[in-house]
Amino acid sequence: MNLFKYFREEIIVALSRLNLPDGLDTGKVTAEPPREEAHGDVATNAAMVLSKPAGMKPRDLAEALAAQLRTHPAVTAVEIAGPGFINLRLVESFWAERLGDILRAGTTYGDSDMGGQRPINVEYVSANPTGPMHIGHARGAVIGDALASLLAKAGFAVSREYYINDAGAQVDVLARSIHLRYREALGEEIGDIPEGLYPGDYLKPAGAQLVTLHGDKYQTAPESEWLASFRLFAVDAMMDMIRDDLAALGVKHDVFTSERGLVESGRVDAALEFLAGLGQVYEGVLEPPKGKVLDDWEPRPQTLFRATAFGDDVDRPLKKSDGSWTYFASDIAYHLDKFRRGFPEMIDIWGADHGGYVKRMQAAVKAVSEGGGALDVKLCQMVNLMKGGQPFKMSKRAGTFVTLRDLVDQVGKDVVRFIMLTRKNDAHLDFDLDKVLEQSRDNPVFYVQYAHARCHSVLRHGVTALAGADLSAAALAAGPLARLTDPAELSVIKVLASWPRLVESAAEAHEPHRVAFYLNDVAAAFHGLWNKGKDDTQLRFLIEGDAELSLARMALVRAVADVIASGLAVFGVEPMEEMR
RNA sequence: GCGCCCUUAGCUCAGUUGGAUAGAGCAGCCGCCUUCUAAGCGGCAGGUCGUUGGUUCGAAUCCAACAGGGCGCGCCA
Repeated sequence: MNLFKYFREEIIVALSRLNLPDGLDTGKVTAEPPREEAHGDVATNAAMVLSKPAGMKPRDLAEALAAQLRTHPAVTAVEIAGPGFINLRLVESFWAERLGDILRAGTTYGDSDMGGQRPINVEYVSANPTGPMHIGHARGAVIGDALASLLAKAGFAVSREYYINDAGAQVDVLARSIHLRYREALGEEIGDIPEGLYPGDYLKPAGAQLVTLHGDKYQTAPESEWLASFRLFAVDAMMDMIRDDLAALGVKHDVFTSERGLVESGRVDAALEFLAGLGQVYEGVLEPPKGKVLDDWEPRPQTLFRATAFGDDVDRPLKKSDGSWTYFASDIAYHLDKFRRGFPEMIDIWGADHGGYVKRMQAAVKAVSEGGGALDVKLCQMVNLMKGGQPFKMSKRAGTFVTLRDLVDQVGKDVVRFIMLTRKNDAHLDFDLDKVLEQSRDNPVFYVQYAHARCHSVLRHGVTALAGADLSAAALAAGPLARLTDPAELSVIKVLASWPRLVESAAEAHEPHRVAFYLNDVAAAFHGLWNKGKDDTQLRFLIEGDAELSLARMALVRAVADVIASGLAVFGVEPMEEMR
């Protein structure tokens, strides 16, 4: 239950009982947590946004609405404040009920039906199949994966997809690079890897495998005899490696789509024919880009997409001079494919260096879906690797790692995942190899995990202290929750009870990082309550001689653990029950 | 030259889709362990929300212009 959504509905009901003009637009009415806790639990702007259309002074409208709201059984006080805010204070039993909700739901707390199981497509990673994944890929992978989980939690039917760019010139380069490794595996002295080929050692095993498959059959054969089959083999080998890397990071996809597959099955031709049928393809000559010197610029006719008709700055080429499709053309086909598979809503996660590509892709989606589809692109900024507060220079020669796999091996997948989500996608992120393993307040992974572990520590003590008591979630939910009356306890419950709202707003904004900040808030609230027990022994969780109160507090502690676990589940991070 | 992103405390960053007196952490200063993990907590101090206009009951948030930083700019993906 998103309690703010609930009270917004209640406010609109209350409004309908007032003598207001018919057809009043209540779309701008909000019910939100007030910034200041002292202002109450729920604040609404209704009187301010409706005063003009209702032809009333904000104050008068507020008085009338407040009178209605005072009759709500969960409302204990209504105040009018500032320019016309109405602040609601809720009865304590309302919060006890929310605590019960949490315990009954466990880690499914926060699940929402906001999405109504509407399909939504999230494409992420889509790293070129030419080598192992690097740190930069990891951020997009984690953001995409967590966003997909978040949307699923918010009630969308999510498809997680990976687009394999296996059709361009780069995979020919890959095939040639592997051919060289193949010759090397046959005993040839290959010397330095020539400029323009992929030098990485990771290609050696593939070369060796090709020897077991083919012997020396292609050692001196002309490229035309082996290129296609080596390319296929190489892409498969690289995708196996990437899938392993993704698995190490705990990232999963439902659908892998091959660009080459789209091209060879004629779906790119078909898509572009379709686009042409809509009148959005023409032969034309582009102006040279201004302000940028291109020495080899020659005006020439090209096959262009009329992207300017859909908000782009210039029309975009679809064919290369050799007649083959550009990457953009096959990407159009891929997005049309997604749309036709039933995804009017699509999200792509890209690196920030592809920012210049966003408008044209959105234009293409608009065109090809004939206005029925929408694409949101989340751009991921760079990750700066740090160590001990200093930039960490990666160097293969020095043996300092470069790959995602090495990073995961060094700090663990959960740490990588959590840290990648502690910043907005479009902000630079410092990833400090030392700090992320520190057990301190400024390491958010630790801080949140520690709160969860602390909860479990208390629960373990509760098992002993309350020997014989049933500490299952169901029993705790049915327990004497009304005993939780201290403001410090209630404020923790209030933080927990705001989780459903946070899930919905983060999902709506496509911003999984908000979950990280929320978890930090939950952890802080819990650590704070814990320490209050140091000053005031009456606030400790286990109170000797008052089993009832202790049970109620066990319920609160378990609910904190549940909500943290619920949030970490969105991130694909395992909650820890002990920190040792 | 054009487009997109960014600019909030000394540092790193949030800011609930336009709300009330702009918030955290770190660094600094002052406190809190005979106690369920002090691996933590509380307090003090710290601000022209890049600048200037505009929109309205109300702007860090929306619009315009400008400044600074980043990314990109016809057949790479």
